Amino acid sequence: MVGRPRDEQARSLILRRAADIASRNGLEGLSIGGLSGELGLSKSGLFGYFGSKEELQLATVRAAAQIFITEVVQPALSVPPGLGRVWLLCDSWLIYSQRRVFPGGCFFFTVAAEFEGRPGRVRDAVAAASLDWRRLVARTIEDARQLGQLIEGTDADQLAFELIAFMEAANSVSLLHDEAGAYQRARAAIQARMRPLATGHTALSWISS
Amino acid sequence: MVGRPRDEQARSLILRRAADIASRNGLEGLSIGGLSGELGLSKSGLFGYFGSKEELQLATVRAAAQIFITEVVQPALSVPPGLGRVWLLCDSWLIYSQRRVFPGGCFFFTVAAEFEGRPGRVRDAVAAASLDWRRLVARTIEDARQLGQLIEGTDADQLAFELIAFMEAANSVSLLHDEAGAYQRARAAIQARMRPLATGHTALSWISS
DNA sequence: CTATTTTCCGCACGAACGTTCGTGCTTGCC
DNA sequence: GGCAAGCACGAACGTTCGTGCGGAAAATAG
Repeated sequence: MVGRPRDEQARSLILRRAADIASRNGLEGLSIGGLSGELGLSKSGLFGYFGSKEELQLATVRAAAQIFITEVVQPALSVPPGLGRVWLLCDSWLIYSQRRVFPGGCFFFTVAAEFEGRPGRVRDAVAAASLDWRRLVARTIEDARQLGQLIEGTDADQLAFELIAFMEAANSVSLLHDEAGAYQRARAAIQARMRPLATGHTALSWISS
Repeated sequence: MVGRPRDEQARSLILRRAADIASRNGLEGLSIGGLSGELGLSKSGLFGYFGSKEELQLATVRAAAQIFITEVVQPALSVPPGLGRVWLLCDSWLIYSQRRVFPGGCFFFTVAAEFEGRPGRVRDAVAAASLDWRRLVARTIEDARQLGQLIEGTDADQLAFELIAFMEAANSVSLLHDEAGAYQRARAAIQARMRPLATGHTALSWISS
């Protein structure tokens, strides 16, 4: 009845490598022949895992999202809601970018810039992931506000927009001019932006080392 | 001695269209066959203008830089140095992005993200253009400071980093989620960032309509 | 006018692309 | 042990990529 099962471990390895390549060359620059060559398996063998290039691209986006969650989101969830979590979310992102978890910097920054101009399912997946991230940051800020750790008038969406802007700028500058100081710039910008919004009794405690 | 002259007007038209395509699909997504087809001339005819794809890419970057200067830099130079010029520089950039002077948003944002991961002459050209822009913004801020319109401790490079971060984030968000409000977000962020730095007698005058 | 020079086109090349096909080989079921 | 299911492979498909070549059209020089 049933023949050989698909090697799920190999599939993970393929997608990990695919995400690495895409973070450098984009999801269009990712080629089935090149990827299979690097991994030492046949072109059609790898192709069989996905059935089409578009499906490979979509699977790569999902795999990268998983890594992103592990690397950025989960560390931040290890501390209680509030300003501390907001800061840790930003700092985890900067560390994730700076450590080059993907060799081309943040995977989603690269592919978002690549697909923002065209239509299609891949673009939709990337846009959805990006929106999830923006909402998570905004929600985390809003939680801190409702806990009384941010002054009342704080606009969570606006603040999220600005913090993400700093992070992505650091990613971009550090890659393009390999200027590691960009990450310190971003950290300074984030702290300077948040400091005047913090209510008195939390003013000194939310920043970790 | 001399035969038929190269049609310089055609060359400009080619590069204008090339920049449009590259702003959407990147400089690698730009293909000689596709470009020549759209313009109604032969592949080898277009090829003859540049001699190689890399040269076409470099020429496209130069042409896009010229458009960027006309569209963003020159409007800002029409007002005297100071905070007014800093603001106009930012606002011109946002208008340039928002008006879709290039259909894929800011040309340099797209190609910078595309090439930040790899080596080569095109990457160097893009990085140089990006650096020129960052230096121009920082320099314009520094001029305002030396004119006494910004408080003494202002770090021009840091401020330039932050303002550019806001602009690029607006470009990216508006394209990916076609959310036009991103530009208002950026304007609000820029003004909020600069307001506390302005010295008293210039506090109300630097923002135009 | 002819002669010369350079552009521009049609055509073809080799390489790489995504994709399909047919063939063994590995696996689980009877 | 034999059978059938299905994965991985090599080879080839048609298309598109960037790039070279030869000849026709065109514009200047004499």
